[in-house]
Amino acid sequence: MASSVVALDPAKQERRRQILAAAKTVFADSGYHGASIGAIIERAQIARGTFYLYFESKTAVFDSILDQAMKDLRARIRRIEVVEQTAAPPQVQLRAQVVAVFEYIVGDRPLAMLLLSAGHTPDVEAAERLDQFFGEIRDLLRRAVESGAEIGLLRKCHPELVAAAMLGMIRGVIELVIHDPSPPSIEVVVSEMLTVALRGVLA
Amino acid sequence: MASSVVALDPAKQERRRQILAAAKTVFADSGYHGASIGAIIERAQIARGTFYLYFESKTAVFDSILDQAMKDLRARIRRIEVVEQTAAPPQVQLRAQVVAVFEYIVGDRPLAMLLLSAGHTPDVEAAERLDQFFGEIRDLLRRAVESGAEIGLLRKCHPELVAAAMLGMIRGVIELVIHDPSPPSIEVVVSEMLTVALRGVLA
Amino acid sequence: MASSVVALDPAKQERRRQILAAAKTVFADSGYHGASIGAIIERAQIARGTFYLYFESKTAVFDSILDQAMKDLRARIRRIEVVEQTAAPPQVQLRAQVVAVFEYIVGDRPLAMLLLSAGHTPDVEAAERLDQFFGEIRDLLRRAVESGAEIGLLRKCHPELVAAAMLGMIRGVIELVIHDPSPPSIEVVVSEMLTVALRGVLA
Amino acid sequence: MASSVVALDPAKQERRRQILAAAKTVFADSGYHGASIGAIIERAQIARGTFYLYFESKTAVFDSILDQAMKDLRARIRRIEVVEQTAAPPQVQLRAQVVAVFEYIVGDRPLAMLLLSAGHTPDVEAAERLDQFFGEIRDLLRRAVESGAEIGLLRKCHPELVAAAMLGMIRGVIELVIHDPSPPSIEVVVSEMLTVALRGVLA
DNA sequence: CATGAATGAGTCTTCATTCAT
DNA sequence: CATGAATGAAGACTCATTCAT
Repeated sequence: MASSVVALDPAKQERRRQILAAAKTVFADSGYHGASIGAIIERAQIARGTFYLYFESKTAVFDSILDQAMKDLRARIRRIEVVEQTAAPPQVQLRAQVVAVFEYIVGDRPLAMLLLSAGHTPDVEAAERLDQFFGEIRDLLRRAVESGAEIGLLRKCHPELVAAAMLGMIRGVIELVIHDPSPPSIEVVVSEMLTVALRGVLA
Repeated sequence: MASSVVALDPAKQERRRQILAAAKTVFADSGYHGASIGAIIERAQIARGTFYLYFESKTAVFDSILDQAMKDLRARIRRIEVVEQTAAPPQVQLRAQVVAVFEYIVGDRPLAMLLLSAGHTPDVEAAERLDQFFGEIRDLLRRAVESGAEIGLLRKCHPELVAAAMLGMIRGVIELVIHDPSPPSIEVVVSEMLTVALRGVLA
Repeated sequence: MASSVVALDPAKQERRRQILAAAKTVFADSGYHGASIGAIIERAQIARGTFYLYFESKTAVFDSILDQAMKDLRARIRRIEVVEQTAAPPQVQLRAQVVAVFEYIVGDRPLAMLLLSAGHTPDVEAAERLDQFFGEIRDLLRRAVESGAEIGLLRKCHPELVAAAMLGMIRGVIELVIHDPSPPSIEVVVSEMLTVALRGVLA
Repeated sequence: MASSVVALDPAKQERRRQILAAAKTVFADSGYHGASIGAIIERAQIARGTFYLYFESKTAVFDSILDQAMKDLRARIRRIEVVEQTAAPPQVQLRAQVVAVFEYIVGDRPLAMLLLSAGHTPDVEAAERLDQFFGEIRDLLRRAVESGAEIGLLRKCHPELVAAAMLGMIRGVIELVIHDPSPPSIEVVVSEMLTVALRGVLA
C-alpha cells in the first residue's frame, strides 16, 4: 500500500499548527474578543490573508483549539477499573489520572486560561461546546460517585451536587496554579485536592 | 445613627442604582464585552450622555457592580466566634453564614451569572477586576482555614490550596443551582457542600 | 392642533438629505461597489459613524436613493386622457409628460447614471427593485400600446416587444444625453424620439 | 489557406479559450465585480497562477471578451449594397444582417447578459471599456443612418440621436428575449423591431 | 509551463466616548 | 442636570496579484 490518502501536505499542517499555537496564546492573553486577528498573525508571523487560508474565521480557530483540547483531555480520562483483579488499586489509578490531566492542563498555560475562561464565550456555539465539555466531565464524576456509593465505598450523598462541587474544586485549584507566581508542585496540589475530595465523600 | 458623610442627593443615588441594576442585567445576559452602553441605557431608560454623568466609563459600572457585591458579601460574613461561651456552636454559625451568602448570590441571578462568567473578560481591566474580586474571597477563606488550623479545629493543610478548592466548590455549586431547571433547595445545597468541605478539612 | 406628530427634527432631515446627495453622486461616479463609505462620508463631510446613524448600511442608502427616484418618476407619469373632451390632445399630453420625465432625469445627472447602471447591481434586493421599476414602466408602455391599438390609433403589433423597444429607446437616448459633452436640447431629443416612436407605431 | 501570422501554440490557444469561456459565464452570472478570479479558475479547472499566465489581470479578460464580441459582431455586419444591381434588395440585406446579429448575441446567453449588465461596472476601467464597446456600435449605426439619409433613403434626422435610440431599442429587445421565459422567436422579434425602426426613419 | 501558498491593501461596520444645546 | 447627535479608532474579512517551487 502507498502512503495514506488523507496524509495532508506536512508543510500546510505545520503552518496550521503554527497559527493555532499563536492563536492559543493570544486568546489566553486577551480572551476571545480581546484577541484580534492582527495580534494572532503578528505572533504567527504571517500575513492577514494567510490566516484566512487556514481558518474560515476567528471563531473557527477558537473552535479548533477547543476541539483539540477536549480531544486531548478525553484521551487522558478513563474509567477506573475497580473489579478487575489485575488492575491497580482504584486510588492509585485515580491519582495517576488526575496527575496526568493536571500536568496536561497546567503544562499548556494558554489552554488552561482558555478553559478557565469558559462561562462567557461570545460565540454561542463555542460556549455551548464548552458547556457540553464540562457537562461531560461532571457526568463522569457523578457516575463515579454513584457507583462508589452503590458498592459502599462512598457515603450516601447528592451525586449531582457533589459532582458539581468536585468539578468546581478542580477548576479552582487549576486557577490557583495558573495565576500563582510560585505555585505548589503538581504532586502537592493533587495530593491535597484528592485528600479533601476523598475525605469529603468516602463512607 | 449619623448620616453618611458621602450622602449624595437621594435622587441622584436613585438614578445611579437604576443604571447599576440595568447594567447588571445586561452584563449578566451578554458578558462584559457583549454588553453595549446602548443596551444599558435602553434598559435604564436614560439618554446616552446621562450614563456618563454617573459613571466614568463602561469599566466603571462593572467595577461598581463588583464593589457592591463584595460589600454585600462581606456584610454577610463575620468572624466565627469559637471561644465566647455565649456564641452559638461554630458549625451553626458557619452554616448560617454560608446560607446567607448563597441566598444573596442565588437570589440575585444577574449577579450570579455575572460572577460565573468570570475567568476571561476580553477587557484586561475587567478581567483583573474580577480576578481581584475572587482573590479577596479566596483570601477570606484562606485566613479562615489558617485560623481554624491554628486552634486545632482543622487539619494541617496547604491553606492557599484548600481555599482555592473551596472557592471553586462554591462556584461549581452555584453554577449548578443557577443553570439547573429544578435545582435542589438552598438548604440541601449548603448541607451537602458543608459536609464535603468540612470532612475534607476537619482535623 | 399642535404641529404634526410625524414632523421629524428638521436638522436631522437635512443631514439625511446631505448624506443622500453625497451618496448619489458617489454611486453615480463609481457604481455601487466602487462607492466606498469612505468616499461618501468624505463628500458629505461627516464622520464614519455619523453615516451609520442615518443609514443602516451601504445598501440602505442605495435603496433610499432608488426609492426616492422611483417615487419622483411615478409622480411625473400619468395615464393619458383620450376620451375626456376637456383634456388636451393626446400627443400634447404625451409630449409634456415625456419632457417632464426627461428633464427630471437629465437634470439629476447622478440619478440618471444610477438608473442607467441598472442591470447588475450587486445587491440582489436592489437589483430586483430596479427590475421591478423598469418592469412597471414597460407595463405602462405596453398597456398604452394595447389601448392605442384597440381604438385604432396604433397599428397592430406585438405590444410586449414594442414596449421593450420603447423603453430601450428611452434609456439609449438618456445615455446619450448624459454622456455626450454637448448634447442636443431636451426639446430636440424628445421631438426626435417621439417622431421615431410614433411613426413606428401609428396606424 | 495560409496560417495566421500570430498563430500561437494551438494548445495555448485552447487554454486561453477555455479560460475566456469560463470568465464569460462567471461575469454574466455575477457582474464584473462579483466575478472573482477564484470562481473563474474553478470553472476553468486551472490553477490560480495559470490564469495570470494567459491574462494580465481581471480587467484584461473582460476586455478580451468584449474584443471578441466586437470582432464577431463586425463579421456579421457588412455595408449594405444599394447600387449594385446584382445585390439583394436593401431591406432583405438589412434583415439578414440583423437576424445574424441577434442570433449571435441571443445564442450566447452569457455574452448577452454580460453586455446587458453594462452601464456601471464599479471598476472604472471596465465601465469605460463597455462604454467604448457600445460607442463603437452606436457609431456604426450613426454612419448607417447618415449614408441612408445622403442617398435619400432615410428622412432627415439627428443621426447621433437616432443611432442612440436604435441601439437602445436593440438592447431593450434583447433584454426582453433573454429574460422572458417564453420569448417570441427571433424572426418575430426582428420583424417587429425592423418595422418600428424603419417606419421611424424611412423617408 | 503549471501550481497554489502567501500577501496586504482595502471594505464595511460597531461602539465607547464627547460635547454643544 | 439631561440629552442624543457626532465622532473616529479599531476590528473582521475579501480578493486580485505575485512568486518560489
